[in-house]
Amino acid sequence: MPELPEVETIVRRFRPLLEGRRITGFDTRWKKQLSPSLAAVRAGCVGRRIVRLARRGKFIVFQLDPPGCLLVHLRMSGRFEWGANCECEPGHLRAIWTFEDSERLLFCDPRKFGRVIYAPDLATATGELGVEPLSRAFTVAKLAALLRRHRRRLKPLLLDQRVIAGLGNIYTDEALFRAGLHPLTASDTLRPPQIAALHAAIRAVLREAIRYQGTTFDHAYAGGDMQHRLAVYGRKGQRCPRCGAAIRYARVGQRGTHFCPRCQPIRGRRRRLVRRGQRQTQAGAAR
DNA sequence: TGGTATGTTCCAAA
DNA sequence: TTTTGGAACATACC
Repeated sequence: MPELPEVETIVRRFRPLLEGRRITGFDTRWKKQLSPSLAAVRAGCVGRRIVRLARRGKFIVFQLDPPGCLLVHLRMSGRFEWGANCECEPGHLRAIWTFEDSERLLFCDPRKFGRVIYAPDLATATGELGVEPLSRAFTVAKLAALLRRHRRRLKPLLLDQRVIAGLGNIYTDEALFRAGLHPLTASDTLRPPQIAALHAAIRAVLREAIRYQGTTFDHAYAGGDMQHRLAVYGRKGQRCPRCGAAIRYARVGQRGTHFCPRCQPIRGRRRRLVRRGQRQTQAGAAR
């Protein structure tokens, strides 16, 4: 469910509750979510104090003392709750942390896609992750280099967490709309003004979404207001707020993709990539 | 019943 | 080697 802005909002909400607290117990109802093992997670967090709650990409990061690192990924349906009882179905409760003052942190996750990971340090756990899009390291030049390094369609490239960490399906569609770029555009064909526009669009949409505390969808994530400010995501068939054309919906890399056919025209080498994609789809259907 | 879903990872094919 | 599609993970909702 959550992308960078939602995870950032959750981290800010839980930071005052968690920082400084010492973990006295950890229990799970779903061992498969734990990495590398229940024993490792329990040994890694019980008895340690949370010195800092942070975010890296879509991971919630508990920095511990004595030094260690606990990472939680909410994936599609995970959420945190604070207190004795969870608001979710009791059967959806997957993990419980208890603290020295008997307070509890609950991890609810109906679809069981979420993950709880222990690692000795952050670098070990997140070494594969790409650049933080709101960090100083994410410059126009950096984005230009990332786009040139591959010859991929923009949408799957932006969703790849090894390239940029934190973008998901909603904000990728919104950033491409703001930049006026078609999702199928080949990444190595963008010209400098388009790269600058994409860079600005990514940062602007993420900052705005954080300001509005993310996008409320269903039970998975509540409290955000960004859903009222989305231009294309989830608006198939509705009018583009910029030009009035009907918003289109297509599958790109197995993900539902929303775009304005007039504001996001196809240019460059996309034709070749589109044809290649169609051939592969036909081959898959024949199999 | 079937299609879809804010995410990631594996495999096979091109 | 790089890129892509499909399936898988497991559940809820329309």
